[in-house]
Amino acid sequence: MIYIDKNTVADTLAKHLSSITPEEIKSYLEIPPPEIDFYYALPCFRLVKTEKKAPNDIAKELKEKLGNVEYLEEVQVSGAYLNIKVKPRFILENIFESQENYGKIRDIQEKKKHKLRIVIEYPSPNTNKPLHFGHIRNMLLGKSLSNLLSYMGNTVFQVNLNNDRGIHICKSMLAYQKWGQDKQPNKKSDHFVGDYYVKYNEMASRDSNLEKEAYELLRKWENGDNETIQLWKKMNGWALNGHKKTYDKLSISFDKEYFESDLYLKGKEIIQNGVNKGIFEKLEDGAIIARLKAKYNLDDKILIRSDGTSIYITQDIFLAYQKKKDFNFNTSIYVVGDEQIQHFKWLFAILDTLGFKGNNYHLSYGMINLPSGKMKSREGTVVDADDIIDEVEQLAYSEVNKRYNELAESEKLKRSEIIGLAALSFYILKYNPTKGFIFKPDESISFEGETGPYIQYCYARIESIIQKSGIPISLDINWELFNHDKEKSLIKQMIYFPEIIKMAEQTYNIHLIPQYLLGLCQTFNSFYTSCQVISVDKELEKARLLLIKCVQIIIKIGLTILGIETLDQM
RNA sequence: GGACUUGUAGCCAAGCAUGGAUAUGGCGUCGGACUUCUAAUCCGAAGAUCGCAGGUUCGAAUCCUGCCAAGUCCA
Repeated sequence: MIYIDKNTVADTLAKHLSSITPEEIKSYLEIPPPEIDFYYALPCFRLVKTEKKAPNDIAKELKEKLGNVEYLEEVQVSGAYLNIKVKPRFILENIFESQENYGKIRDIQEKKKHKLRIVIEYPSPNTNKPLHFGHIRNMLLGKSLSNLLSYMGNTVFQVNLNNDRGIHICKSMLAYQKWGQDKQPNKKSDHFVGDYYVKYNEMASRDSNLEKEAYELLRKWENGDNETIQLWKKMNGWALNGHKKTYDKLSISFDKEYFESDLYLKGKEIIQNGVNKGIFEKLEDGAIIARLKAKYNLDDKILIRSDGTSIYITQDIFLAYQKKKDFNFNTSIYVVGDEQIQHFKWLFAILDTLGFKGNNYHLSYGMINLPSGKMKSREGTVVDADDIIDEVEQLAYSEVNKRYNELAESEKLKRSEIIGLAALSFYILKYNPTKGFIFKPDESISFEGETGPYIQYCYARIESIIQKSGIPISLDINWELFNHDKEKSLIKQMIYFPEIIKMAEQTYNIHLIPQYLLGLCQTFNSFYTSCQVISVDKELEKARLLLIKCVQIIIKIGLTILGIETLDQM
């Protein structure tokens, strides 16, 4: 099998352009607009300086120099553009032979072992309340990025930092102490804990003494008061167990879980070493500060207060070293909302001044708001993760029920779970994560248009045709039969898939994958209505079966990375 | 006061890293397509001063500068 992609094309072109590298050619190559039936285009404007000719002439001469290339179907000059089309055979062979490995085919061909050890931290919740919609975005990003990086051959470690101590925890504890009457959870246990957090805030708005009491509880906790610790353990257990159920629902598991209660006093030693080496500065009042203005254009950051207590960032510095020790990573990714951008700039700058080895990356994402404004957990105006999952599944159930009323109940439930989660996941992952958005419960989750079920439907349609045909799929077809515009568009789309995956891996831009799948499936559905696969012309049927099988292979790879399951029927 | 992010049709987005062919989709609206492989689909129509103003360039949604608006963070 000869592997043909953008790099191959660039290499071929570079042989005829002495003054320019294949890498540069590759960066110049672009995808022509849809109405142009070519796969790659080289705009020759930018070669004018090195070739010292008019762009149109460069294109013309390049076409002549190329002559006949084995894997190229056609080369066309259009003004200053050199348009290139690859023979369909090479593309479909690449897909069909490599199957689920098609997305990383170049790495495999080149036997690349670029394997990195990557730690990815998410969703790092507080343990005084259930997970909410923001955590869903976080978890889906963290999970799919982990899948993508693993798929591409990296060793990925998923870790979670539980924020299980502090004043917010004590507030829930105080409310339970006062009004809980030693009750056991009568609902999902993290929701049960969360109710007391809401209760606290409700009561505290009327009684200002409560805050003092909460801080008193925090002081007791810090002093290791037995009764307080027991209560803390009990309520944290409920919260963590509840969270675990939500993780399970989304197929999320961790290689290691960290707890703030183990870390919050640590890190001072690292800071002190930094002072000794002259990296940080001790102020007159005893506080320790990192000067970051000159090198990083950041405000100076206090690391240890004048009373000797540490602040939040100190434990993060410690945890960075701890993770390094635990996993010996090359890259450490933090999936955390964009409100903490500043925090991570400081953290990474400080680690850099300390000579910390390893790349750090903050994968930030915009907040999800409600039409009524910000979600406020203290007021209980949040969309709980569990509730939204239930809701999409119920919605999916009614859609399944509408179509297949006679189906066994268990099958209906299975399908509605897969379809509901697909709708939710795809809705979140198709957008560029930097943008925040407003979630409108009634309108946002849909099963039509640019959605997860739309992609799944495509997959199921293909499966249905393959089953109905019954002809074994092979590469032994008549390659001259792909003449229809819709067939050509499909083949054109498919050659880009490995580039997209590679780009997503390098930039951590997961949304490239849903966006790509939408385009592919739109093309497929258009093909579907104008081209019949099952036919009296068995040669044509064989050719088209191979074509749609290749589409199906790509959909499967893409959805699997996104953590979305496929269905053979829907 | 400082820093960062966002601004693309009525609504939601893609494209911006690396400037390139008529700015790409979806929702909604209007009109059409199920005796034909699954209509969770498809086809067509209407709908855009790409926030505003300059600049760089043969060429700017994309790069630079200033401004406006929304959001976030820091003191």
